[in-house]
Amino acid sequence: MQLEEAKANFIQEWGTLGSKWGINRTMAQVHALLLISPESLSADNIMEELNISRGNANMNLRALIDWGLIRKARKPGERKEFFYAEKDLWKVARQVMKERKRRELEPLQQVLDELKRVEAVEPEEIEFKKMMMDLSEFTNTAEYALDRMIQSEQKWMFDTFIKFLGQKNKDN
Amino acid sequence: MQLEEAKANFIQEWGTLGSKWGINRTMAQVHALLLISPESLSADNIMEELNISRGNANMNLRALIDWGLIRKARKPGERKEFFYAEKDLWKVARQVMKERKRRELEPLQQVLDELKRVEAVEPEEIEFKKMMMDLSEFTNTAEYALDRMIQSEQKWMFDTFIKFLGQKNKDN
DNA sequence: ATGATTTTTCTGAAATTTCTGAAAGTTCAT
DNA sequence: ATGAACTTTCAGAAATTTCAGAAAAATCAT
Repeated sequence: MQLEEAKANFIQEWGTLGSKWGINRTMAQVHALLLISPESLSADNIMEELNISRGNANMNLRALIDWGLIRKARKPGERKEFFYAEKDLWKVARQVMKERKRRELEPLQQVLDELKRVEAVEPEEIEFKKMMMDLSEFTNTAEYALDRMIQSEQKWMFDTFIKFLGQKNKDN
Repeated sequence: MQLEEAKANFIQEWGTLGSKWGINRTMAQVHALLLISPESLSADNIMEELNISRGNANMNLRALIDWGLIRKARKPGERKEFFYAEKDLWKVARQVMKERKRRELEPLQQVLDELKRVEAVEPEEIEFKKMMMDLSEFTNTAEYALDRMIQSEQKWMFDTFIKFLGQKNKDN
């Protein structure tokens, strides 16, 4: 397979994957393109490579910066802005966890804290309240686990986690 | 807050969260409704509660069954089918991991295995190949970790994981 | 301060996804 | 075998998301 074909395939695949995770397809494609570029790219480069408009490119570059997945750079002598992606995938993973936690988990927890205050007398009320409390416990544990993963600096995080579970599961 | 209001809020919130994760909003709402119902519900119940059409209800119920998140039940004497959700949230989480792994991670790995075979001489080719190999390593580790989590039967999974990380991180 | 260059915003259009409702299909008691 | 009860399918409609392109704003060299 030639490089150009391989690049196109990867960009397409990453875009598809993104959309399955609620991420705008173009945003994921821009990210893919920057992940595989040795040099940082300008908005014009990206527009050309992906055949998208200036407005679209700008919007998605902005969103990627907002997610902390890419950064702006200036090239000496150039007036344009250039963009490059964080390429350490463990950092990328941690950054995504961090953002999703902030944007989704924390607001959910607030809502659950409200909802679990419902008065519970009827079976339906009791069931509802119990589920809210279970969810609350679940999200709290998940939050704590995420915090640990986000803080951890090493890629061995998962490796050791796996080894650990391997041992513990013998007790079952 | 009254139960009816609380239920509506929860269903709405779960739907919104779902759509941020690439899950059809109505599908998430049907799931939410079943999560908080002490009794199993018929398609008609669900249509009425959520104000959706029969076709829509049917489609999303099937999808939820397909994801392994709800099941059919028959009530004695009744001809209709009834539906109920798995309510153990740790089981739900594991089931979602299992399905996303199968549907998304495994296909990605296949693609990466192809792409990392690209010939690498030019800097751009070398960068590309390196990223494909990094991604491949990353997804393999993730797959292994997921398998462990999916197999694990206990909710203490995360708790102990956390404790473990807490210790290890002191070495940094 | 000026104007050339680049970035950002915004609106209507296009594309995609989701939904409805009716028709077709299935199941089951008789 | 029939038909009532229920489920599934599907084509067109509706809703939502994404996008292009032009206009506005910002930036920078002079």
